[in-house]
Amino acid sequence: MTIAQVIVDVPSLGTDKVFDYRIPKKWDGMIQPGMRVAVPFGPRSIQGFVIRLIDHTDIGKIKDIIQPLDLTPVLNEELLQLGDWMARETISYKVSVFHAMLPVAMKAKYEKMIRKKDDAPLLLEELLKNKQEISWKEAEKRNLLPALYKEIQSGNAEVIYFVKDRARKKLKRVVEPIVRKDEMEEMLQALPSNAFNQKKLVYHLLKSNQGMIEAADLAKKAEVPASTIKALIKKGVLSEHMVEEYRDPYEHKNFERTSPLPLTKEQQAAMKPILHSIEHQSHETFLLYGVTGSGKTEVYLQAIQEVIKQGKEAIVLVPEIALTPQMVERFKGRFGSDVAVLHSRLSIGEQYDEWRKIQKKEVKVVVGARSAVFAPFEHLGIIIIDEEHESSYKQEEIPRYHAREVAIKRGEYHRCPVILGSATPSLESFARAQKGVYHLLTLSKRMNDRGMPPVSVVDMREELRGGNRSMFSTELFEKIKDRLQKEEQTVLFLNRRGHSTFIMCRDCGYVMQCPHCDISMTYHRSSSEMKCHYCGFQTGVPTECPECSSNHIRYFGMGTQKVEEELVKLLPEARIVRMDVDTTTRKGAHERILEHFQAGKADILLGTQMIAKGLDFPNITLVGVLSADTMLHLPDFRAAEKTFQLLTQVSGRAGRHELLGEVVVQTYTPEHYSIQLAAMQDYQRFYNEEMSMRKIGSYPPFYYLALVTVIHEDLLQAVTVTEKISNFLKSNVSREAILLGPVASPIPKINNRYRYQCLIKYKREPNLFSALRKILEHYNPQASRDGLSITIDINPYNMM
DNA sequence: AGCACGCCGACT
DNA sequence: GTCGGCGTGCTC
Repeated sequence: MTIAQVIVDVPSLGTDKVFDYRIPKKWDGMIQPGMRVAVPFGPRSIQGFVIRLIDHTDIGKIKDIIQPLDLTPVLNEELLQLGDWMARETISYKVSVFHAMLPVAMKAKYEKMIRKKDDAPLLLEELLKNKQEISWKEAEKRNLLPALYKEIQSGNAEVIYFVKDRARKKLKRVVEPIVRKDEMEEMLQALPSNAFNQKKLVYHLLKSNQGMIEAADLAKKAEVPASTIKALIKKGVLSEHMVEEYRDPYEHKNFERTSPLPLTKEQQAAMKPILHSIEHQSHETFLLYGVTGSGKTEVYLQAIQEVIKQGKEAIVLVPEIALTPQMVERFKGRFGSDVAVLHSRLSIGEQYDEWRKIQKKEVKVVVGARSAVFAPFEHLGIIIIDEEHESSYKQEEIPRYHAREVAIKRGEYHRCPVILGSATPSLESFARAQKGVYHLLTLSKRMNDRGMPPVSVVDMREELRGGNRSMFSTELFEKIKDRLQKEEQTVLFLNRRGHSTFIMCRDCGYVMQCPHCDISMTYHRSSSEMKCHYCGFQTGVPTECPECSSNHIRYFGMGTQKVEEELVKLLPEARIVRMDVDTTTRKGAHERILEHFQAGKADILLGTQMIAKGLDFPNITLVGVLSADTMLHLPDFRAAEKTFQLLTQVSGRAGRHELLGEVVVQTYTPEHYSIQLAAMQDYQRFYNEEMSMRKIGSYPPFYYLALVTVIHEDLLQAVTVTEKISNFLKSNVSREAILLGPVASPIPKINNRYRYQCLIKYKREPNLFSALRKILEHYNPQASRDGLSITIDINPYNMM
């Protein structure tokens, strides 16, 4: 007897373990580890992942697997193992981890039906309108449930549960001639003279030597209606069947093939150890630290080429917002149809198809966002993480994994190199490189031998003192006007969307807050409404102060919308495009805006985060950062690092080609080292400064972090539970660990629920993870009963 | 997570 | 007496 050990699709503490199921005879030998199966679970049937086959179990009551949901495993041995490790490291459930590894299309949907029994009486017939069954949802909608309940109880009907697989393959209808040519010739003669279209089609088949073709295409080519094709199928001239088709998101794009470029001395020096690692099949993590424009991508491309030559595969991770067509083009241009692309802007079906190309070994390279690190390659030869410092590599939902750590784990398994590339490496990575954990490779020169553009830092306090109350300093404004005149392009960067961040009464200082969250509400001009960005609450814009009835209400803090308005007012002749979440939600909007700008149809590109990456247009000669400090004052120990990285990146947008570029940075804190050193493009000094700050604060990379957040609608409950957790942890970690808390979370209330935190800073704590699991177990009853929620984030990036 | 089971109060 | 509210515990 073969037994399958199954991880069941129920993300909860009590079910985070294997369940044993008998494999029915008819599936014997077909069901393998890594496959999805449908299994009975209590009264329901649900999806599960087979993780192991065994031939004996001590479990008394054991049920049969209903059926397999895959023909071949969707998780291989490596990924199953990786899942174990990830669940441990991130303190999450195995199912959650498995789902994170697979395209969403593989997450099952469940459906409940009520089915009539054969000998059921007439009343039920009416309820079901002569049908055998009805979906639970519809019965609910039509208010039939009470009546049907009775029928179920009296045994006239039963509830059945379905596992619905969402992984739909797209099919297309193809036809193929199945008779010899001479037979067709004969037929041409024999057809009645009024069968004009059939003759035309047979003639076309003969002449074009037609092989297999999509039915619709054939009709078009032969210029006959679809019915003619049907007629010939009936007559046995053509055979018809359905074949699987891939949804290709880049179907109508042609990618120009490129060949390897000659490498600079520095690039060659960087290539050497990478090639060594590839050839000797030894795992090593490289930190490729190269200034913007130093040609990191060419190093990636040539390393991948070597990997392909060895018959192996490559994964390239790119931050989600950097996955533009230009980026894809660079890889498709070099490796053509050997490339699959994976990111969240593809439809569920497209994601599934790209994933299947990988699984079926039809591609050698995958370029994708975070989750592409799980690409099911079996002979990985290299993993590349571009812009490795990007925080989007950390998943903010369960399982809270970091793609960098997963990549290194996979690199160890496959004994292949992992390359982390950045112009502004994360402190964690650079520190590891300094310690020799990673192998540091440096590209210090830009390929075009052009220095970085000069950066001038403008003190906005001075501007204010000088009487300039606008959001543009005199220097920046003059420079924008100058570019307009020269017909060169300007990029303006502001890391805040919307219109105004908050509104305040000038008489009494009242600031409008969300009634459900501890956060000020944001004014949205387009909908003319106040919105809470955390719970979605909306309300009208007050015309007078609710506290003192004054009508002196002022809008504070500027967003991209407001800047756009100002620009239109000040420079009516300028053509402006705005790019932020609000203007790029529609599919393809992102590309359209960039193409528009690239074609020179706009003078000024105004945007948030998303314009900081990848823009490489020759006519950009001015970059303005409107407010460098928006990020700097966030309650986040990485604030300085993020500011430095962003400023460096944005500056890199200017003067990448023949024309010289310059950068203007506006700030209220020009003396801050992250702004000063970003202006000087001095990463090394920034690293040293920031490292000493981190050391003083006992933050990464000197300490690891674990963040426990307790959420409850009752403030007192939230505090006491956090306190108990803190005390429990204190007695379970060594003296070297530092415990902070309980403290209120940076946003103490969201959606009427209070948030308290406990932060653990530690170096080596072998017992910490098991202690954290114990906490979850202990509070599990209260969590399901009382709305208490406890989240654990190992190495958090978002402290909120 | 969902679902059944079982116990208690409120009403036909 | 029965309906339905929710607290409790289990799912191979």
